[in-house]
Amino acid sequence: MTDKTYHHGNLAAELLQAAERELVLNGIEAFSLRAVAKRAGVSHGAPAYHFKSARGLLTALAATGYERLVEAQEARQSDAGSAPKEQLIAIGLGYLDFAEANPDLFRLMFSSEKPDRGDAHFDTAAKAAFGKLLDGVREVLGRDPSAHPSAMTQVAASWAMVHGLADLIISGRLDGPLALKEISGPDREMLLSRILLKALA
Amino acid sequence: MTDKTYHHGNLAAELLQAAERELVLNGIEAFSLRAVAKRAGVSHGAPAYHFKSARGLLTALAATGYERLVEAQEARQSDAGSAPKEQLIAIGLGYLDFAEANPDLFRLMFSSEKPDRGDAHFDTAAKAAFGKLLDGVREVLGRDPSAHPSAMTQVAASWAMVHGLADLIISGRLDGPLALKEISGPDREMLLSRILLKALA
DNA sequence: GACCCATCTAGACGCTGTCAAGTTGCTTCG
DNA sequence: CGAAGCAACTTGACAGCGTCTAGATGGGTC
Repeated sequence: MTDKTYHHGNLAAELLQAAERELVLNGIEAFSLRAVAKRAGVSHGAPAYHFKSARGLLTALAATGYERLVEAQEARQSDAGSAPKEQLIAIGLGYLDFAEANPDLFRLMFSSEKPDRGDAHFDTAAKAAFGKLLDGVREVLGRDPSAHPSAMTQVAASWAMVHGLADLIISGRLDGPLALKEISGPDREMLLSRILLKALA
Repeated sequence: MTDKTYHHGNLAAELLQAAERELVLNGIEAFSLRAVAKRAGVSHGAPAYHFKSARGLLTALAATGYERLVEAQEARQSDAGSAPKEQLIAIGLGYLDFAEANPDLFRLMFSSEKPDRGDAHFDTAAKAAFGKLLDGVREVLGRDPSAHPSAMTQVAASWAMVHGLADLIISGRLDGPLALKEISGPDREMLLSRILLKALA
């Protein structure tokens, strides 16, 4: 891959890939645009041509994150039963899967001010991810949250629970209380599902 | 105040104050140690003497954050009824109060890798804040979460809910769905309490 | 075969955090 | 009472950062 046509190439895609690798290695706070350029084998000024600034690159990266978040959720959904509540739990577990697999990207998407939330790509991708949760709650309640405030309150509660759980897990704050690192497989799934269920009901 | 004894002074405290002001004005990602020094009226190298690095200063600031978090919770508790469940809700609402009043500090404390979590002051302050939640759940369940895994699961669920709600609120992500900015006073309190109650039960 | 323009390079700018060395002036002790 | 010592701060240097501007490069098109 990376068949260097020397001058032209798919540099934009390679830069995104390099940026994510840097994010994983150095964390979001030590992220450096010049390090990304070096990793991609181009000059330090090259990224500015495709993404106009560091902010632009991180915005694009975050946008792809939302798309992959939805993919993680759909993977869980296809493994789950068809009952609405099972599907909603699957959406929540997919959210957790994504956060645990990509903690820094997750932070970039949700807890950073570096991405430009006004960016069109970012916005549509983020809205699509939110829509996934909306659909899940609608199927459970049998009402469209967009039209029923009480159902929307349920969406907020579900989101808060799954999001808070994800954030606490990736920051290691439940390692002590729950010893979450020492359990795995079905036990772990059961524990997380049980917590999620308290709010997704 | 700031009675400059010219040479000696309470620079450490003033730097913390200046740092928080900078945090509020510029956000955590544009935080600059030199700007803090300038705001405090000292040279750019001065902070290093009291806090050995930028990380050290932010760690100290975050530690005071946890202490103020507990104060916000206790303020809510003294305004609430004495029933265990009311007290637990108050602890949650205090958590939200603090996050909304100090969003950047909240982010620094919970969603940043800049503070050194191994620092003694930070650790004890953070543990004290966690203890507040622990106490609240113990009173509701009548069992010590430290000794009963199922009660600790309840602590995790409560924390996840209130933390996730706080994070979504300060990032403005519930503004659209809940129109949270357009309601206030008792209506708002009721709505938030109702969401919290789904998990603190 | 020459031009054009998307793509990338190279250098300069002011900013950043950190470090080492020097200065200041209170305090304490001979 | 004066000198010495030391905590508290200043100053300057350094490498690395993001961004901007000007220039080089070379494939595609007429």
